[in-house]
Amino acid sequence: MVTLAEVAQHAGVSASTVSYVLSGKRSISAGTRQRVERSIQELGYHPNAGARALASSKSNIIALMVPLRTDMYVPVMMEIAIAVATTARIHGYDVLLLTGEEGPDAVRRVTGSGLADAMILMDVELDDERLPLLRDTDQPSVLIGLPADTSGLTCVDLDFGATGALCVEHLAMLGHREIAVVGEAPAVYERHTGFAERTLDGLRSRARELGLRVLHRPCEGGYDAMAATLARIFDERPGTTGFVVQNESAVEPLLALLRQQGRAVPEDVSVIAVCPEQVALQASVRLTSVAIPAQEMGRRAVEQLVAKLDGRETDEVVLLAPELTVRASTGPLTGG
Amino acid sequence: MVTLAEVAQHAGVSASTVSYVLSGKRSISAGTRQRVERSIQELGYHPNAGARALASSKSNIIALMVPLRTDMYVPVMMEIAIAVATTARIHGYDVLLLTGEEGPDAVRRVTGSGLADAMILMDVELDDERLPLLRDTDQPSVLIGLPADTSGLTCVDLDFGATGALCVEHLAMLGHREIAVVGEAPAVYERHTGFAERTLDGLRSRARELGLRVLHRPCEGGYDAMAATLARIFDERPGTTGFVVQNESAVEPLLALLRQQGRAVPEDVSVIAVCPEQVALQASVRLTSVAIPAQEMGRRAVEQLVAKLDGRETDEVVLLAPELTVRASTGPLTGG
DNA sequence: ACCCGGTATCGAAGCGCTTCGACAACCTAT
DNA sequence: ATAGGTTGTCGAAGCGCTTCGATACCGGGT
Repeated sequence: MVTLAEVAQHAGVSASTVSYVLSGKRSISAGTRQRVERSIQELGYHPNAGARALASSKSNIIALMVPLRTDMYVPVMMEIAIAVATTARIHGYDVLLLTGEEGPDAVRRVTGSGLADAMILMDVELDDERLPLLRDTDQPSVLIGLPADTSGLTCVDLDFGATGALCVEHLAMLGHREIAVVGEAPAVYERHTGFAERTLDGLRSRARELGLRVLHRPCEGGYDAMAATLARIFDERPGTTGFVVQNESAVEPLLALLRQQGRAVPEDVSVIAVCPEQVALQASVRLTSVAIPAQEMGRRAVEQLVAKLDGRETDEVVLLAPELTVRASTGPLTGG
Repeated sequence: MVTLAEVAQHAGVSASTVSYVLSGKRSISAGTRQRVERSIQELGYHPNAGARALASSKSNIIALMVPLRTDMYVPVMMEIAIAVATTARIHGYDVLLLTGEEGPDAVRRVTGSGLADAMILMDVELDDERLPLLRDTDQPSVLIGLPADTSGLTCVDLDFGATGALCVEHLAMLGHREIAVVGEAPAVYERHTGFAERTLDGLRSRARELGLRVLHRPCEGGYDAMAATLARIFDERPGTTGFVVQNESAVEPLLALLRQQGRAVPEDVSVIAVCPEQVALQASVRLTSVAIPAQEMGRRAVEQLVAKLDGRETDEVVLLAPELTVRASTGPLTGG
């Protein structure tokens, strides 16, 4: 294992000079710099992370807490995680992967031990028990998701309220008057993760303004659950012609069931999904959808965090504007 | 930030004593131990990770390299990653998340800087360019996946050869004679990730022994791609009655297409999927499947790695035995 | 010739921890 | 009573780096 001192000796300079070449914190003459850089190359030197962290009180590591549950939106989570890792590398940070399992203790452990310089939390609940700790510590953090009280926190999320509104507007424009919302599993609502409720609220209030009727039904993923949910929906509101689906694993079953019941998409009923692009593109009908910009969310979260670490000012809440892409699953209500 | 020295002073002992209480590497009297532990509690002490790493040359971090591509088996990857993180914590390690993006450089960086004590690589290609580096360094590593040459490496994977054989045996037993294999996207084969080929090899050789005909077609995920693939299959082998699908995102489209063509599952054709349990359970037909034991793979990888770090002997290759679960998508060939 | 402000480099201290050798204090076994 | 072995604790060195003066050198103004 090559050390700074060895590089210094090889280049015929002092250790501190090598350090300054590396960090650029003091000016170094071109000649010296080149000699040092050549020595680094030749010896294959890599700074020791532990020593660096100890001396500088900076680990250059960002902790990412992902939910332990793998029951929902897994591809989204993964995409966010990968975007976080990739963006962090660009800014010179590595990413430590923590699972939600440890809960608040993980926050204490990481802040206490100086393992990471900052953290990103995913799957934030409305009244998350980790939030007081974050407010207390001076370690920067960014949430992906929106808790009830954002004061003193920095959050990045899709504007789910606007997402809901957007869906309902599109359907209204096409002439639909009765909308069914196929939501996430009941557990998601009980957990108060926020995004599901926010979508619903945005959707409902816009629907009220536009005079549409909305029926919301949570739904576990899968074919059987969707079948039961769909039956209940048509039972209660036979006139339903528009569907908004916010549950990846209910999308394909819904399409299959509608087909089976002889309801054509989009001639008889329209379907909008709130899901990643890939799901919308791979479904048996190319879906009109509002994309969940997972990559963008991960990227923005890191950028906010790096800004904080650099002492720059950051926004309190970054809400990404939803975009609706019209594809083959929605169309005008023809006749009656 | 509380330090060891402060704890020592508070407890009225020397710093080294506190260190030994923490590590248990020397005997400490019960009284002293309790006093120190109380001080640690009261002051809320957490050892500084950097200092510890520097002094002990151990970071207690495991690096996990996940593929950058999010085009395949994402839930499997995520589940593995989470299992790795969870299991690592149990053994006192944290997990550093690296993306495949940096490639071999990441290996150099991590081993060189002492950022991590060991690494786990996912998505290993048959002739992966990172392997020479791993063989060269004395840093322990475990691969999830199976390269062409495993000498000097430790690998954990599902026994995909046996998986293929198992599928064909089940279909043969039910009386099927013509089998179609719907494989991964062509890109996966071109990349030589191994598992796809191994499944196919196992399947083919068992089919030969049992006298079945096999037709293999790679398939991009999604409805349209599956439709094209299916058309080609029935065109070439109209007598096909058994399907083996090794591509999550082709499963549901296949079922929908068969239904649409009036072929009943399992009365007319049988379908076996190689996929995570959840996919098999949520499909529109409950699928007979061979599960991909993602959690088990992550867990075993960490356990192998920890064994290595502890200086214990490890297996070179851990192949998990596949298990076929019979559900509603396969049945005996009725009549002809 | 002299002082001045830059610029380039060095030396030393110190970050918080682990670990080794030393050393008391005690307990047997002679 | 004394040598020899345990057991529990301490002090100091050192891990590899950053960073803060200090120093030496240079050219320009007077």
